[in-house]
Amino acid sequence: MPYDPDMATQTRETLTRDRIIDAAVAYADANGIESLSMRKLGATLDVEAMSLYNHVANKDDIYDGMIDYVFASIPLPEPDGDWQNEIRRIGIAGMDAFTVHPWTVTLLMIRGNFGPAALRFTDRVIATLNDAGFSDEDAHHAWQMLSSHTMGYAFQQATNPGVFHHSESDVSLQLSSVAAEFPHVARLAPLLTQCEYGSEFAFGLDIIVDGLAARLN
Amino acid sequence: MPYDPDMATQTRETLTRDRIIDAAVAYADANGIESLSMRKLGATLDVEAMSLYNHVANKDDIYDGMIDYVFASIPLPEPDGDWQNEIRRIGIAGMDAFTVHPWTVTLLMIRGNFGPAALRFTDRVIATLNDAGFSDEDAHHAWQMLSSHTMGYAFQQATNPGVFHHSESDVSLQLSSVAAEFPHVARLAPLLTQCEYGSEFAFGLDIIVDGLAARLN
DNA sequence: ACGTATATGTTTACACCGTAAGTTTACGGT
DNA sequence: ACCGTAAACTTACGGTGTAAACATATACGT
Repeated sequence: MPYDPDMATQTRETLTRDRIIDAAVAYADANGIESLSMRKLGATLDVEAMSLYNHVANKDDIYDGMIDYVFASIPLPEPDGDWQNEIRRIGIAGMDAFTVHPWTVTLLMIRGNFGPAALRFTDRVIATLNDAGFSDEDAHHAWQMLSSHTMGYAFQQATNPGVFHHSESDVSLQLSSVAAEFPHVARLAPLLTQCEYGSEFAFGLDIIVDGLAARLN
Repeated sequence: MPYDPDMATQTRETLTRDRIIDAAVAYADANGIESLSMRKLGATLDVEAMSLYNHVANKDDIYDGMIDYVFASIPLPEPDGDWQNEIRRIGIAGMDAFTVHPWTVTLLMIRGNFGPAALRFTDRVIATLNDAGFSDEDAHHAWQMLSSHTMGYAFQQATNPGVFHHSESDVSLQLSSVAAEFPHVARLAPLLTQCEYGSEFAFGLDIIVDGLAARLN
């Protein structure tokens, strides 16, 4: 109880901001971001909550680190001269990262997204658009559109799985009342709940890239 | 202190789920959703926190009510036979509502969005798409795209204002280091931070509607 | 070799949160 | 007059982020 020296720096390796953020990512992947607390995160590292503050400013700092962890994990394709292809591949790579770590969108809502890896990612996209011939203003429009589409899809992906499973028992009851009053929603319900987000996202991405290309001239 | 009968049901009107949700909306509009607590919400109604539970299941129930409040506030246009116009007007009306109540996106992330008013809104959009000739599957794709774009824009609108104002003091320092390492982001920073979301959103909406129309044949 | 500063952990404490449980008051119907 | 019920209040519990004080173990200047 008083303090066990064997437990200190010999047997277990010392804490690090990176180790903390890795553990936070793993915890959020497994248990959801809303369940993450300093005490629980400390427990996964065999450490008290307050020890984390030696390496991290506060919980928001952990959030920022987690966001940048995700952006750093997005592979950027080699430039190949075809900007439409590049934009599509970057978009899909980003979407993949958001799919692996669904809590990212929630964090972005709370914290914004301008850590170094996020800036690097953004810079790459805007550079590609500029090289393609977009003016600064048009590149800005395109960026907003692409990120909206990506965030929106990730947003729905993170949200939708539970839509019709809130209570899990009155699903059929809820569905039948829906069917009576909102027939179109009811008819599309199977599609809305159990769809393949990968192809959906790519479908929309194609439309956007085509539309942007048409306005390039 | 013990209990003032004059304060009971005579002078002040009795609590109601609707009154609670109205107050919650007003509070979130004024102070932000993250600051809303049962105790503070009770205080704005001159009531203790626990009294709210006589009319509301729990805090999530209040969240659900707030979400549906926003969807109910979206005016739906009269059908005029031009589905592209209708979709654009519905999209802009939805975006307007999200702009007035920026916390809506945050709540949708936590709670999903299938209260009665949200279902009515969704049903209207899908009906319009069906009448325009879209198959169920294509209508579903179009719905996903439109809602992604709308949610994504609302998301960024709710997020962005604070991007470069996190510490407010080292903005210039942050910007200069950004300029060195991420020149494209730095060049577009003014556009990214102080843009007109209304026209941006409509710009993207046009591209999407055009792209959907092109695939209708 | 010996203080001493620094780094890194622990412990305690505080204000706040959502809400379960129990209590008090006032109103409407008998 | 009484009594059930609705709707308020009070208290209490376990959880949260984190400030402050404390303990120990390592690194370094002498």
